[in-house]
Amino acid sequence: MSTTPAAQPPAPRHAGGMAIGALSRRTAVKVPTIRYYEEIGLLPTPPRGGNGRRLYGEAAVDRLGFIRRARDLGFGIDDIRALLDMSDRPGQPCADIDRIARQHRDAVRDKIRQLASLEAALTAMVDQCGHGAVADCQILEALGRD
Amino acid sequence: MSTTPAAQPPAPRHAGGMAIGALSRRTAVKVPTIRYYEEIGLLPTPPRGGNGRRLYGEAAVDRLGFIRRARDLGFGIDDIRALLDMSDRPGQPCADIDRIARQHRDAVRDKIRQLASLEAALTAMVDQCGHGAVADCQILEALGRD
DNA sequence: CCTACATCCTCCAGTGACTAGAGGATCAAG
DNA sequence: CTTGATCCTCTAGTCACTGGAGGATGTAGG
Repeated sequence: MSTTPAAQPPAPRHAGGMAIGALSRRTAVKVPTIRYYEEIGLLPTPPRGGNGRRLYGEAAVDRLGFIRRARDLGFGIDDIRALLDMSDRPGQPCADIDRIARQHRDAVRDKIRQLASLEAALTAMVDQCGHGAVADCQILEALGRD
Repeated sequence: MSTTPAAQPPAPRHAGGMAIGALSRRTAVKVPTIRYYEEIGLLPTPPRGGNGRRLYGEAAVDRLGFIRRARDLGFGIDDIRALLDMSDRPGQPCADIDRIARQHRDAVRDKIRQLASLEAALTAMVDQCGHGAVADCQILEALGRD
């Protein structure tokens, strides 16, 4: 759009942005995973250099870092997609964000409850093991009972 | 092997065994799942009736019930395969069985620990939500921070 | 200038433990 | 005889990646 085509500085060192490997190192997200996120639309398709390689800027570092932290907290891809969409509309009320976080927390709580009763059952099994022959194993016995 | 080919009773009601649907109802394992277990070698290939349909006996009910209970406790397929193999050798000591159960219990404990700290983080996020605009959302803020 | 070696590209296949559907054959009951 | 349930095989989809093949570049050292 500018009518001054010659005024650009001659491509400073970081102008084109970083390659996918550098982005990977900065965010601790593996290279194939970054390409996967692009494929499923979590990351925008980046510009390419003359060699066809992807070039990323700081915005990509922020967005990918956001995704990684949300994944670390166990959010699913669809949830993250929704969170990112909402963060692109800063004027909206944040009720939906709160809802997603609450739902996820509740799901985590449920999972903890399930696993706790599982752990109790497994501990009971292990404690009853007589360390004898397989024929007398209480663990197999417990699994074999209706 | 018998030299008395005519002495068999004329196929009593339960002689051929039950169909896959009946086995499914008895064990609460879905039909496609049973076929899947057969495919991956967890269940032996059953005999077929003249119509090509699978026929199961009580042994299949027991084995499949064992598998289902172990799956409910979160054991992976490979663990279950090992447990079944061991239960077929009743003379061996049951140390390996104990080891598998202990490993699994420890893995469950680890998972609980991870999820508990996750829940704490999510609860902190939810509690800090100001219920205002997306621009001020503490949840997004928390996810956006390095 | 040449040679390694790293990094990048695309495409395809595999993971775990199923689940779902197509398309067709057979069975049991009314 | 018709209807609806059940069975068969085969293929493909789920989730969130991960790994490899095979080939094209880029960068550093000699």
